[in-house]
Amino acid sequence: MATIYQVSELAGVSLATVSRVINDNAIVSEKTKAKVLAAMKTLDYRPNSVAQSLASNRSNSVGILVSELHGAFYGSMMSDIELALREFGKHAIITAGHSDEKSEKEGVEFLISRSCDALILHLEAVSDQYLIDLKKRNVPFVTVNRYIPEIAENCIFLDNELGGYIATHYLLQQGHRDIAYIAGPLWKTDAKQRFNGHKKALKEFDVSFNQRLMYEGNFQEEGGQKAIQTLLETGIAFSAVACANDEMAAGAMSALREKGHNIPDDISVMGFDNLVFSRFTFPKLSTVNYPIALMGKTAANWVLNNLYTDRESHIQHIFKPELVVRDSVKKFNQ
Amino acid sequence: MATIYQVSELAGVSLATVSRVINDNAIVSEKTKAKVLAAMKTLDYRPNSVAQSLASNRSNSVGILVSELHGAFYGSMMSDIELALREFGKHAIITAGHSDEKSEKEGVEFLISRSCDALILHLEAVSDQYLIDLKKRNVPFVTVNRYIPEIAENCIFLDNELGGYIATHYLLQQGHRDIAYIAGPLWKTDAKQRFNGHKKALKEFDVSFNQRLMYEGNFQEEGGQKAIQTLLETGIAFSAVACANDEMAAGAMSALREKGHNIPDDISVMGFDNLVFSRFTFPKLSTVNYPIALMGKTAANWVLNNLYTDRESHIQHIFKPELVVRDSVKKFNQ
DNA sequence: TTGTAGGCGTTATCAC
DNA sequence: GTGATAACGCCTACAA
Repeated sequence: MATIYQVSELAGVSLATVSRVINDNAIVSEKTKAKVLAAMKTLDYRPNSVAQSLASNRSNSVGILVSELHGAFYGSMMSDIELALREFGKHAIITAGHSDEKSEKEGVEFLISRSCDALILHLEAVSDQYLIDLKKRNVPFVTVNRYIPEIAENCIFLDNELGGYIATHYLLQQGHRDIAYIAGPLWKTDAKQRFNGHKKALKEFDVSFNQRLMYEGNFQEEGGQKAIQTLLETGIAFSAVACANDEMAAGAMSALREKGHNIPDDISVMGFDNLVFSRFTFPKLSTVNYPIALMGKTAANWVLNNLYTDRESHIQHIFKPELVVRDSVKKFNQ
Repeated sequence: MATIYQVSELAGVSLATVSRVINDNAIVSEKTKAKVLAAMKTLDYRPNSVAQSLASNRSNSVGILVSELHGAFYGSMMSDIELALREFGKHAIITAGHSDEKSEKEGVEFLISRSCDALILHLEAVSDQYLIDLKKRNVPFVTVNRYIPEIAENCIFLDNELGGYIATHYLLQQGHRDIAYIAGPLWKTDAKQRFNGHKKALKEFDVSFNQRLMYEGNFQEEGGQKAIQTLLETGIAFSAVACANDEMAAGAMSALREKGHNIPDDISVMGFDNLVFSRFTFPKLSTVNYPIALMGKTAANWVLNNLYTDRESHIQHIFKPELVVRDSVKKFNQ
C-alpha cells in the first residue's frame, strides 16, 4: 500500500502538500494539485484512515450499537441510519449489545476506542446514570429508545405507554373485554411502558386486569408461541390478545391456529411495531406503528448536524405511535 | 482520556512496560504489573485502539460486508458471525454494499482502510476478477456466497442450483406439473443458479418450461406480490409457485389470498432460504434450507483460525441445501 | 525484567 | 502556496 510519502516523492512536492489536496482544505495551485492527483492515481494511493484518525482525532464514522444484529426491528433501524450517513460520505461501525449490561458497556467502549465521531445507541441494560456519565466524557451520542430527563437533548424516543394504550384501547373499542396480554421482558423499559399503557386502557374501560391473562415473553416469535400455550392452559376465556411486539404476535397467531382457533373470528390478535412482515401475515396484522426507520434517520441527522455541518436544524425527539388497522382484530358484537 | 504515557508516569515505570502489561505478551514482574494495573485503574485508562492499530498493523476486528443491513437473511448471517468473533474477543465492523458495484468496492476499501485483520464478504455486484485481485493485495478474506475456482480456498458457498432443483423436484414429486416460478434478480449469481435448478428439475420430469410462467422479482416481499399479479394476469393456470426466496414467497402468499386463492389447496407455494419467519407464516412455508447461520459461523472460524490461532482445523467450503417440508404444498392427485 | 528510541501514516502549526 | 517538523498514542526491536 502506497503511503502519502511515496506520493509526495513521485509528485515532487512535500508531504504536507499532498495532505492538502487529499483534504482539500487549503489552497493549492492547480498545477501542483494536478501533479499530486496524477501521482496518487499511478500509485493507486488510498489514505490510511487509521492514521488519519489518529492524527486528526476524528474518523468520519459513527458507531451504532443495537441489541441484536438480526430482527426486523434493528434491521430497519440500522439500515436507515447507514443510508443517511452514507449520503454524507460517513461510515457506520456497528456492534451488538445483546441486552446485557457488560456487553453493552464493552460495545460502547469499543466504539469510543475506535474514535467514532459520534454514537447512536440502542441501549437496554445499562443504567441511566451510565449514559449521564457518558455525556460528561464528551462523546457525542444519541440514544434512540429511552428518555432521560438529565440528558433530554440526547434522547430520541417513542411514547411506548401511549402505544400500549392505543393497542388495547382499540381492542376495547371493538367490543373486546377479555383481553390477554403478552408482554416483553419487563425489565426492559419499553416492555414495561407498553404494559402500563395496556393496563391504563383497561382501567379506562372499567375492565379489571387479570394477572393470569398476562404472560411475560421474550419479544421473539417463539415467546409468542409459548405464551399462547400457557394462556390457553389457564382455561380462562379471552377473545383477544395484545402482544408487546409483532414478532410475538406472529408466534401467537401460529400457535393459536395450531390449537384450532380461527383469527380473528375466535380470537383477535394485536401487534406492536409495524414491522415490514406484519403486512404479509395471515390475517394481516393490526398493530401499532413504531416509526423506527424515521427515528433512525433522525438520529443520523442529529449526528450529522452536530458534527459535520453548521446548519442548525430542529430535531424531533419524541415520536408518537399510531394505530394500524388491518385484519387481525374482530369487531365484537356485545 | 488517559494515555499510556500518563499511566507509565503514575506507575513509575517506562511506557514500554505498560504496553507489555496491556498486551500481556512479555514477562513482567508481578510487582510492577500490579503497580501498572493500579495506575490504569485510577486513571480509568483505556488503550486507544486506533493508535494500537496504527502501530501494530492489526486491529483485532474483522470487517463484514453484506448487501443490506435489514432482512432476515443478512440478519442471521451477521448475528452468528458477530457471536463467533465476540467469543474470541474480536470485534465486527459491519457495512453494507447495497448490491451495487461501486458501493461494494467502497465498502471493501473502507474496511481495509480501517485495517481490519480480515474480511467476510457477501458481494454480489463485483466481478470475480476483483476478488482475485483482492487476494493479491494480501488482505485475508472469505466470500460467503460465491465460488471462484481461482480462489476456492477463500470461498464458502451454497449449492444454489441443487437448491433450486430440490424445490421444484419436490413440487413435481407431489404431482404438480403447471409450476410458476418467481425468480430473484437474474444478474445475481444465486438467483440465476436457483432458476437453473428449477429448469433442470422440469426437464427431468419432461415438463416444458413456459417463459410466461416465470417472473423476475427482487427478492423482496413486494416482488412476490407483483409477481402473482402478473402471473395471474397471464390467464395461464398453475397449481404451484416456486419462489427463489422466502420473502417473495411471503409476498406471493399474501397476494394469492387477496385474489381469493386458497393455499395450498388451490395453489401451492414453495420458498427458499428457510428464514426464521417461514415457520410462522400461514400456512407454514415449505422451503429449502440455506444454512446461512452455520455458514456465517464457519466463515468466522476460518478467519479466527487463519489469523489469531495456530490450530489447524478443517473448514467446510461447500454447503448443501435441504428440503424443508411444511404445509404450503399440496399433494396433487393426478 | 525493564528502559530507550524509532516508527506506524497522517494532520496541523509554523515559518518561508 | 509550499515545506519542515512536531504531534497523535501506541508497539517493538534492541540495549541494558
